[in-house]
Amino acid sequence: MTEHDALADYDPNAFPPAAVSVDVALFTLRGGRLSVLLVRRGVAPYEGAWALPGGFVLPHEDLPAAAARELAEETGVGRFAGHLEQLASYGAPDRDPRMRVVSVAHVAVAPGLPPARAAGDAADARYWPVEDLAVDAPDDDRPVLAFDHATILRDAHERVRSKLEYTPLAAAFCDEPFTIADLRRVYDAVWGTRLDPANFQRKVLGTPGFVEPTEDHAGSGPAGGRPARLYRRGSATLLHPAMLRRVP
Amino acid sequence: MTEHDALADYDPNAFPPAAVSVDVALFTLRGGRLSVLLVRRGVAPYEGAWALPGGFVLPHEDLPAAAARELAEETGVGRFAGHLEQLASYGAPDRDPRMRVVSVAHVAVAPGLPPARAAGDAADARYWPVEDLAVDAPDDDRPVLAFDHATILRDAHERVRSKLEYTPLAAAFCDEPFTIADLRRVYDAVWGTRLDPANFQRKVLGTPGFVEPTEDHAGSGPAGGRPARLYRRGSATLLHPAMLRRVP
DNA sequence: GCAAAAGTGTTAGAGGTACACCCATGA
DNA sequence: TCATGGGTGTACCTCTAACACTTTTGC
Repeated sequence: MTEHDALADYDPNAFPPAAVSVDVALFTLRGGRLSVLLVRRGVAPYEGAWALPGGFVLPHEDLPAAAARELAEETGVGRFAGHLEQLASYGAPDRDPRMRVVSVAHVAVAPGLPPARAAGDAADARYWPVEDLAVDAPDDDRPVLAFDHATILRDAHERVRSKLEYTPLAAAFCDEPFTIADLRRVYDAVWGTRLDPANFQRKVLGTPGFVEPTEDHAGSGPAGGRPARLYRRGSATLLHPAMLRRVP
Repeated sequence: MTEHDALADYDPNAFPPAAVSVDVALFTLRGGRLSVLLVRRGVAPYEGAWALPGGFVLPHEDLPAAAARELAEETGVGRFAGHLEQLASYGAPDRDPRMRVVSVAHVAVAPGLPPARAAGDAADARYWPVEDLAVDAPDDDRPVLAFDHATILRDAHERVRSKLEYTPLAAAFCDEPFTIADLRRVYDAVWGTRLDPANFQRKVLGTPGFVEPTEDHAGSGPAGGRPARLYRRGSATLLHPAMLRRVP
């Protein structure tokens, strides 16, 4: 039986009720740490738990449009301008205790954003450092995540980690223009590494289309130092050669 | 607003009707060519067009279970035993002319299978070489694909191409036990390459967990030749180092 | 013996790591 | 002039492509 043949004798009122939603894991760098936007639920179920921002897909709305709309609502920005891509769909029959909900999860990346503000039924909204959410985080204040959002967040985190290797995604964390060191701090934050600045510099500049140089230089930091050249995002969508992550 | 808050005041009878389906791109090697299973539609819309096998997700069914069930129905096998993974979801509002359908597409890979048989409302079912389906295929007999299945198939093809690089997916195309040359023919068919047998041999055997040797040897081919050692799939899920595809 | 396919050896080059070293700025 | 961070030079290592060559079979 093909996907749509069953529709031929389908009675809309008898169709198993399923809802389609989008959830978004929005990553950014705050204070040098990889962080993700979460909202605290104000209603049951999982009242008081933290969740990825998301919501139902409107009748005539495309999936990426729904994700961008939810993000814009949550971040208070007029239009979400960062990187947005689909991650995967989560459809375990019991993932929502009330009804069948299939969620199309997305990953978003943006440079430093204004503090999140709670909206709608959310009791609170804030950025959480992802390492404070990991299962091995020692903090007893570690938030409880609603539904299967811990799974989604883990998958989203892994997607970002691996996409830094072979795409210029790291640049989506940086406001333009940015320095090579800004870019390196993204890799260090996401991978938990301390990449060699010298080799990193050569690798980035030796990868065509990763960054485009400008004529400007950044001011040197509070402790002095040579001013760094400023760059913009390049046109490449894939990195050749890749920024290989060390296998420990 | 979070994903589920809208449910608090949700009236099931008023909810925008959306259906969730699964579609599966099942790849296999037939006659040395990468091929995909398609079924010909026997009912409107797109009657007579070819489509990926698929169908609606049942009320208490997980997404991978739905995909495996559809595959088993289409291939006539009791239980689908090959590789199966989620690809992405496709939810453009107008992708189905009758109602809102969000399809969770999957990619499947299996060794040589029995000829497909039409079932349910399908008028026909067969394996198509993927190069005969490409947009630049010169053949006027190139089948018309229903819905957005040409897009799904293109994405699925690209997924398989890239997963050969860093996972042992190629072994899922081979009946066990298999030779290194069998594995190489998978790469050549999927990538359209002519990999060097000598270097390929070393790379596969030098990648821990890709294949496990057996004590047996295959009979030599019709034109003679030294009998090749036989192998089984290894335990690795990721290849280190990867089988790098040449960038032309 | 000859063709064919499996499998090994060898060399040259590309790309990565580590680390020494120079450059430009603030205090 | 010292500390700091940006940026370059260089030696060494690993991995790979290319291809010559050996091994083992069928005819």
